[in-house]
Amino acid sequence: MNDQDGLTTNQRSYSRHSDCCHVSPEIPRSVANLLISPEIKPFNNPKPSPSLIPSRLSLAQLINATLNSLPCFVSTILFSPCKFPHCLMAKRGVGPAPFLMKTHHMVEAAATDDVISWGDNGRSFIVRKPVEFARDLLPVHFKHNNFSSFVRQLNTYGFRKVVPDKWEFANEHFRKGEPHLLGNIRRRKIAPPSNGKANSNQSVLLPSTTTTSSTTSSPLSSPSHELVALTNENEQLKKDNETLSSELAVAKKRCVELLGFLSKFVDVKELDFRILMEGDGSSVAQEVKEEVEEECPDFKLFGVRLKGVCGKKRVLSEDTDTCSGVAERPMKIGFNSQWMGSVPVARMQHSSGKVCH
Amino acid sequence: MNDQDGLTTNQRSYSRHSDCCHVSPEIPRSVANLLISPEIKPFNNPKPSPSLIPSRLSLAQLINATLNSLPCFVSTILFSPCKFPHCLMAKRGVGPAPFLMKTHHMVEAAATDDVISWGDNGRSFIVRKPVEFARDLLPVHFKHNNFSSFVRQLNTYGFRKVVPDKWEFANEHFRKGEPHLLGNIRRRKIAPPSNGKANSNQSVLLPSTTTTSSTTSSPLSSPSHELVALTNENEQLKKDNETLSSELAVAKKRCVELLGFLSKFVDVKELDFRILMEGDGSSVAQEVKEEVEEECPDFKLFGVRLKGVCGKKRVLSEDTDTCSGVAERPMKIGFNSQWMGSVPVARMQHSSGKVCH
Amino acid sequence: MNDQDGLTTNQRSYSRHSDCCHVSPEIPRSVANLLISPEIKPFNNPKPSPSLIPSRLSLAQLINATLNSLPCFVSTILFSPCKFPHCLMAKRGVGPAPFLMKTHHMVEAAATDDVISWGDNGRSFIVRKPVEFARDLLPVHFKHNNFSSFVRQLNTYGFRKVVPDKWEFANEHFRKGEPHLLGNIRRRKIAPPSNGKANSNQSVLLPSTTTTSSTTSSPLSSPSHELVALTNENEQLKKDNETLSSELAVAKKRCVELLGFLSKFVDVKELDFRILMEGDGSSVAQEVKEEVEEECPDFKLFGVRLKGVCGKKRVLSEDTDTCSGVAERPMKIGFNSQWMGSVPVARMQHSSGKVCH
DNA sequence: CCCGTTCTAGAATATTCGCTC
DNA sequence: TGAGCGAATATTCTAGAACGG
Repeated sequence: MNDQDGLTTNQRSYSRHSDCCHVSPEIPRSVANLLISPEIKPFNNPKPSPSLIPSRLSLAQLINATLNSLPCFVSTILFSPCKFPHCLMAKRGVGPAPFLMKTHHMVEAAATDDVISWGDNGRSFIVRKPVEFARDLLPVHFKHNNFSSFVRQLNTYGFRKVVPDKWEFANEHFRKGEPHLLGNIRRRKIAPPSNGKANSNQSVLLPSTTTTSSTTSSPLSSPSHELVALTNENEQLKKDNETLSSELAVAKKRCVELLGFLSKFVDVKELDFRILMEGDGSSVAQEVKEEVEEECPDFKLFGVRLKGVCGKKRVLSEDTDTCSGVAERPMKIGFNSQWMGSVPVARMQHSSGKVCH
Repeated sequence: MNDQDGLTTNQRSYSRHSDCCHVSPEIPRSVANLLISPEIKPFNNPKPSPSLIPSRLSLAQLINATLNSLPCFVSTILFSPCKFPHCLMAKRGVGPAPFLMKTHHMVEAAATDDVISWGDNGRSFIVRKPVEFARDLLPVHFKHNNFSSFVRQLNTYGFRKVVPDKWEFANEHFRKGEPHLLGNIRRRKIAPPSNGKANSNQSVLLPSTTTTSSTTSSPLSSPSHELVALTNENEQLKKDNETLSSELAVAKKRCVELLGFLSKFVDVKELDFRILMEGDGSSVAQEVKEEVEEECPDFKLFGVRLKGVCGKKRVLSEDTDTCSGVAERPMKIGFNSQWMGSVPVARMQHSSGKVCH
Repeated sequence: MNDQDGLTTNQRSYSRHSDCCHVSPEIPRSVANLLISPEIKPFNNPKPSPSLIPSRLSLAQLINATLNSLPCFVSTILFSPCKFPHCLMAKRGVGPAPFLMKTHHMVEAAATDDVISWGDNGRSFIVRKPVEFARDLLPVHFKHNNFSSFVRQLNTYGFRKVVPDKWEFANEHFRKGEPHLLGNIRRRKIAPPSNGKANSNQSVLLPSTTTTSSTTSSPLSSPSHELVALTNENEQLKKDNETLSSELAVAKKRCVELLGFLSKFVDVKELDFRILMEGDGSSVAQEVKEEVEEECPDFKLFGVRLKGVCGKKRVLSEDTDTCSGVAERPMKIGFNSQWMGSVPVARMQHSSGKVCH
């Protein structure tokens, strides 16, 4: 029914950055740029000089360099905005509030730095031209053009005015270049939502009431009940965390193993990735498979070309050989050092067995 | 404060439409068209794709611009205080809810009777052209153009759809020519029944407990606030855990896929799996291995045995073997078993299940 | 928008389209235009006002009439059984829900891409012209022309609106070119008992837990004490979550790097990335779990079913991708887009440095 | 019983208004 | 005095519930 479309353009263009495509903190800025700023898209991005890569590991550097040297179209795909449901769903309930992302985006936008921009240290932002901001910028992102409404939202999300006589606001987790921190910012809740849901108004009605629980003395009103609920919840959370920790430990290990494994076959140059296609193609519906076949007409096995496989991979044996071969160290070392070294996971693993049940 | 004032000007110009001075019913259709019809848009797109519209409120802005460019007498008419008494007090807390007055006004407007008008008996109203209504009329009065949002408001105020297959709504106190009845209509409260749960009970809690504790909590003294803060915190934690679970699942799958991919090019048999297997799943490996062999003696893919083809599968003597299995499978299996098999992750998704099941 | 008047009779006559023989994607553009484009309408109005359409479903009637007047060979093509496998089993109980298949089909149809089409990555779809969609397309496939009903169905099947101000929906198993995944989408159940409100899971998990305070806190000690305990516990949980998030971020990064590394040795240019990108997906843990448990119940290795793995390849369409995950999606570069793009992890990283110190 | 359609409600965020410290 | 907040309304997206096929 309604075309609500209208405004999407702007939104779309930035929503992917602010919503979901930021990069993990550890990623070098150069790579990060590839990921998050569409303006700098991989296409135009000149290969960053090595010096820009801050990572500690030579291997990591190599990888980054590799990434940077990828063909544009590959980079495009690799760094295309996340379309994953959970990423996209970063709208409701999952990710940072839209307000935060929009605001962060506005502040980041270089084109409007004369109107709104980061403070000196990147830990606050300044609305330099409130009138223009309200008139031109606000309605682009929000359904109003009231500066005061914007400020109200800021307060709702815990921002504070940091400099008198200046529209400069700050929030601990609102920082330049770190949209991922926005998730730490939580909207202030209205009232006691937690317990029953059904009880909001009463508390209001009896502010004076210190005692006695809610007016009606509901059966469940006792604090102990709430505490119990909270406690149970905490228990569950704790278990969840343990589980997550365990799972994560496994994941790490897997990756480490994978790396170790890979390092044995470093010389994979001969691989024909068309083989890759098979796997994919096969999984895809009929038509798709055909496409695959078209591209890889020669060999087919289960929709996959054996010829290619054989031709290339007769090599399996070779690789194997390589396996024990060299090259392994570098990689493993690089990665292991980081992953294995991390303590926390182990710390939380109260019961690993529980994890894999 | 500073120039929040500066904005006032704009605000006023904007708010007058939405608040009170929207297009009065008496305005000739031709003028109304100037204001609301899409044709006035600068975009040549007859029906501009939303994506083409640069800013969300561009239409509103455009309307304002249009209004400002109108001849004085027209503007005078348009912006003169609404003749409708109930319109004059379209302010919060003073009279009936703005929504009711706006809606009543819209329905009364004779100029738009082809779009929205009273029912036969004046005790209901009919949206005869939902598309035009949403596109042209709604944004003039409200900050949106979604018919569904309008309907939601109607329901909130107790309106009911009275005729199937027709957008006809009725409310006992919503009648033609009787705006004064609108005051009887009450917005539905959030907390439905108010059966009293425990909410205000917190007041019971010892005020002394100031712990303040939770990170986020504001320096609010009462324990109730603490409970609220804790509850909020727990909610956030729960969400975090869900997120982590999801992410972890993705990570696992990725690694599995990567392994599967790799296994196509490598004979993993000869790998020293002690490196890979360190620690985890080895314990389970034993039995599973047998299952593997039993169930999948010949590995077939699209009817062809990969095992034979690749000549890999032959040995499954140990866990390692299990892991190494066929070209692709082996490793994956090993990994899959662990990652995929772990339940906990799913277990924790309190809300996610709700979402996607 | 939609005149929703009743023409049930007509409905039946065109139901054949709605069930299976709707415009297949392969239909030549010219023919497709005949069916759906407004040009076929007798009204010369380039943008026909809905009110001009004599009867509510007149368009559907028109479509039928048009179809019937087509040359035989065209009709043959149009009404020949849909080539899409999922279309053939568009019957209750046989395959995915009819709604899913119809919707998938609609989105796939190239002829209507201006109205409804896939999102950028083929993991979401966008209704670009809601009005036209509801008026022209919906009645062809369904027994109504209400956009809201369509949305309701989407939600029932777990779709989410992914971009504000845009009618873009996504479901993890609703992907371009992969109709076979539709089987993974389950209609939401009616919510059986649901006594407790927000805290369902816990009661289940901890039936015995009557008590209250879990682990640490004493049940009835003063509320303040409990609050303190809970607060501490929450603090710890929060830290744990932060740690987990950081770790997971590292893990993701590692995988990305690994992928980049791999690409260094591979000629990825020839890859059809669309294929690779399409499928990956399972971003959410739950589904992964479900897939594992539901789809691959039989064989287990380390808790994973090997059977699925073995049988896998021939049926990529099924559990394969999920369960075994193998090679199909592996390199799907989609990878990055997912991981890197996901917000949540970063969101929780209060201090990543803390993690890896 | 499942699925589809309709109508209404829940829940979270967003916007406005007014008050208070 | 104005920065921040409570509270009401508004907007969005999703879910509940009734009913028919």
